[in-house]
Amino acid sequence: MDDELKLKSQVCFPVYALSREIVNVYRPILEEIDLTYPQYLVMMVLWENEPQKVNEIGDKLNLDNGTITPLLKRMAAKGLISRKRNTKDERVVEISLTESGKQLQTKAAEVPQKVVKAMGITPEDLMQLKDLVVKILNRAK
Amino acid sequence: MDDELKLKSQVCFPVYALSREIVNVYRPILEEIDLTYPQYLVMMVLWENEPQKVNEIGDKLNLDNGTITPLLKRMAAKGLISRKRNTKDERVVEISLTESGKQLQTKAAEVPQKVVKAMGITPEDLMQLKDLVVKILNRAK
DNA sequence: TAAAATAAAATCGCACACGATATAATAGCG
DNA sequence: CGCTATTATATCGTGTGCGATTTTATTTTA
Repeated sequence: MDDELKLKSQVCFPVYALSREIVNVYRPILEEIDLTYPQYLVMMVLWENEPQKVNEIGDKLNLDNGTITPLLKRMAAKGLISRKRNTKDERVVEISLTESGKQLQTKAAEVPQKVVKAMGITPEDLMQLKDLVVKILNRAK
Repeated sequence: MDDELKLKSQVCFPVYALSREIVNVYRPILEEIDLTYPQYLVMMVLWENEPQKVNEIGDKLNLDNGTITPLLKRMAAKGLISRKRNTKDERVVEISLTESGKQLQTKAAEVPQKVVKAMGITPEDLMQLKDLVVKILNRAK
């Protein structure tokens, strides 16, 4: 059989597997603060700067609006964020944090350390991985 | 704001983004042979060795049976694979390739080159990425 | 300025992904 | 030998992801 068609020789499969593994590591840790991984990413984007438009958030996370719209709606239903139409341009929806969403940041502060610990890998490997992945991501787009 | 809670300083987000980017690169290429990325992975597992039990396939792809069972059913509905209960042990379902599934391998032979080309990255970077990711994956589990 | 083009969100349909639970069959053990 | 534990799949519910289409609002252009 063509070696190229073997799972072991594929690069893409390990990346796909690692990505799911990462989400699985986050799951129990984020469950304690009632967030999923994509929801946590949205919160990080908003903790950094707010309000932001729906598409600004989607662009930062590389998420299509078929994904981001229902994601934000679930987060609004949980009371983490609020959605307001921009009065100047009625097409735009501005996403802000609620008081509850702001307060969650304190609890979330422990997440990164917990994740590194749960993954059981060295910060050096993590940094090397990040640099390489970012390099490839930039070239791939 | 705590630097650790910034998207840019997170390692996990680039991996998650790259994984989705990879699937997006595969999508149009696999569309030509009417496969999704997870379906393509299953085919690779079966082209290498056949028949295999449901869980053998799931273990190789790190997929839960809540994922793998419906995935295999969709593939059976497409006529790519067949599902037979093992007569010795009626709990086991053996997955085999149909004639159509076997023949697909020829068409799939071009997929790896097409993907490398579409991603626009060097084989060296790819290999380096793979080694690093595999190393981390092994430690993380 | 009215019609066409564009832009921002939302909606729809389908395919994962996974935890939790259910179901059925076999294995193991007293 | 029957009863319990285990094993292999299947099922269910929820939450992504994404392409395609739709809706509404704004901008451009003839």
